[in-house]
Amino acid sequence: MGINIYDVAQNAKVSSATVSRVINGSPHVREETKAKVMQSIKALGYTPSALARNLSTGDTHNIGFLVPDIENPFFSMILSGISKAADEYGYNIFIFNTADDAGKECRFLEAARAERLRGLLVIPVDSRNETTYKQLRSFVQDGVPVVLVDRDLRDGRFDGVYSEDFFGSMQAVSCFLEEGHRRIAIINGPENSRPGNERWRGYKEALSKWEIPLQMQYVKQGDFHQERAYDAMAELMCMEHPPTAVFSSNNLTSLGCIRYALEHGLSIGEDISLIGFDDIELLQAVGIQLSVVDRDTSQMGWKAMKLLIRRMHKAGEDDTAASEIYMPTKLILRGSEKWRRSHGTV
Amino acid sequence: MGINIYDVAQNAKVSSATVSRVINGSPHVREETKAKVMQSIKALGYTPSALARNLSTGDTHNIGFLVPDIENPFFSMILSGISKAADEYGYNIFIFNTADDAGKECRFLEAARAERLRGLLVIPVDSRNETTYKQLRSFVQDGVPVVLVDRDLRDGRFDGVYSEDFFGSMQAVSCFLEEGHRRIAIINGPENSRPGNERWRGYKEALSKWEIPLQMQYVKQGDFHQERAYDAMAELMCMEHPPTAVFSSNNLTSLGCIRYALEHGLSIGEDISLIGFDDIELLQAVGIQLSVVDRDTSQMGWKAMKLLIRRMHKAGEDDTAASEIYMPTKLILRGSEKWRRSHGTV
DNA sequence: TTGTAGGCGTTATCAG
DNA sequence: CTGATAACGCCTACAA
Repeated sequence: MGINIYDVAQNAKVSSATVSRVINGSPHVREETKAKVMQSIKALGYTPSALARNLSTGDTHNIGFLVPDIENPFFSMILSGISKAADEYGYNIFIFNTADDAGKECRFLEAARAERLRGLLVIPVDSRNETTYKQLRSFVQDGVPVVLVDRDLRDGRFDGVYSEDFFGSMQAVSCFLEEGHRRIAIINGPENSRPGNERWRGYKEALSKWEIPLQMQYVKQGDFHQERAYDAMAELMCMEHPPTAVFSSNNLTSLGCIRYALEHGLSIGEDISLIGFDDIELLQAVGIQLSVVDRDTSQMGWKAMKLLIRRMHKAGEDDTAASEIYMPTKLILRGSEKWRRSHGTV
Repeated sequence: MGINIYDVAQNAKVSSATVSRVINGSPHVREETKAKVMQSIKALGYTPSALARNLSTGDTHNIGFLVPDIENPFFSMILSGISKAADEYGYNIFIFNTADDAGKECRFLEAARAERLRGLLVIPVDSRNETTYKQLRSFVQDGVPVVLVDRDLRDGRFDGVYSEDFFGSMQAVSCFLEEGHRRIAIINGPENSRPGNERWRGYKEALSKWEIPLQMQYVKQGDFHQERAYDAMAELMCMEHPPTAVFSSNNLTSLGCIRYALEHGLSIGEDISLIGFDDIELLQAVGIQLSVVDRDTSQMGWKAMKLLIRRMHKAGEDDTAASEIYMPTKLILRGSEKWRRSHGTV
């Protein structure tokens, strides 16, 4: 590079201050000189350095996004929503793939601090991680707003965009109950994540409303990944009284369940009922009608970014209460929740 | 914020230069003073500003990644590979979702220039776009290396990481031919993309080797998306002499083909044969055995980043010839390439 | 081994 | 409306 504001000033025979004014659209510049400057800028192919500008104004247009796994389509959708809003408002995005590693998360937050990012969008690795919590708190205290997405962090003093996991889950399980199911299994999400916990709560709540006792043999701990769900299914289906319905608490676990069913000749929606959390577009293409608790994932990212922008624009008023947005879920019934009742021994 | 190198210096009773030396691990600092400084840094919670540092050294640790569609799992995998390598070498990633829009691409490149990024990884929107070409050339001339990924740009004067699309495609079609197919259709990719063109070339080459005349009625223009492929399939299967095999030139088009087949009661691997380009992990979970031309996508991102890093580390030697890396493809046969020969009229 | 001082490219505050 | 000039936070000769 090399060409700077002085070069332009010299070329246009004005001072650097004037060039700066032109760049920033100050109204106090004569049209004539403005034109001159513009011309020089074009001629020299000058692009102002955001670095210098930021240093001078102490104000970046960059935000950070910490995500546990970019390969997961769910997070890609969130990113998509974020980038849409960011683009609209002229923000750049630093992306940090924490790869579900709290250590990396910590390191990335350091990097974020060094870069003097203006705000942070984060999907924490571990809902209970003390270090993350402290780091994020200190960001907020330093006037760098933080918005959590999908997963929360401890006592909820952060802004966040979540979805109504509890309600969605309850609705799904209630649907099973109305359908006549009484032995309903759940493949749980990790305990250290808000979505995992809330969906588990919803499950219990639905049972309780129907006065069905909670039977722990139908509760399988999962990790939001396919393999574990597959194994859980195996265990469930080998029981003396296997469940007639399974509630799978995220998209990947649903796949594990489906794979097990297919491999073992179980027809979904007949031999075994299944409702998943989060839709899987691909399934439609391959003719599998999975009922799911759906939500607008991309919209979650979008809203999170919008919220962050709002916070960034009105700094100072820190001690506003944390604002939490809950995205509605929608139960989409496609048939997999049904069953051939004769098969089950109620 | 506010706390800077001078605050630390004062606290440690040394000069700012010494603090700087400590930060940058200069060997010319007495252990004693170093300890003092470190302590002050901790005590004050000081984090050096990357902005100021960059401005001073004229040297960022940030690179940019321009991607046409983050929602596409193929690109997510590339990003995953990139971020792995970036993390390893301490680079931060600016992500720009061009959303297949050349205008955005242009704007993002401007932003990248303003941010004084150290290097660029780009998957161009349009292989023939003149503006993009010029912008990227000027980056290279200014010492900002550019590495293309998957898609190229015009006359190939850029570094790039591609895959052996031509060979992979030829292999797939040859497989069909060996299997006895003679009416082989192709769902093409967009003409303005290298992968699209190369796969199309491979198709023709295979036919030509087997001295099978090219029949344009079996060639359908696609756009790498599901819908168009579905429609193409519809047209193909309604012909008097429908193809017995279809080569689908990317993952999304394969889905369109599969959806069509399933919806119309065509058994893949019996009534109709299908080979796709790029594997789709999910299909395995749902029991669909699709044969595909596979490649290590994440590895492509990784290699691209490594190449970029190499370029960034040895600036100056600009006029080295562009280095192009071609990732091998692998034909994975799972059965969908087979057919019940009786069905087709050869 | 340590300190002084100038520069990196902008913006912003004053005068004029 | 325009031009000096001092920050912004750090690095790096050059001196000491």
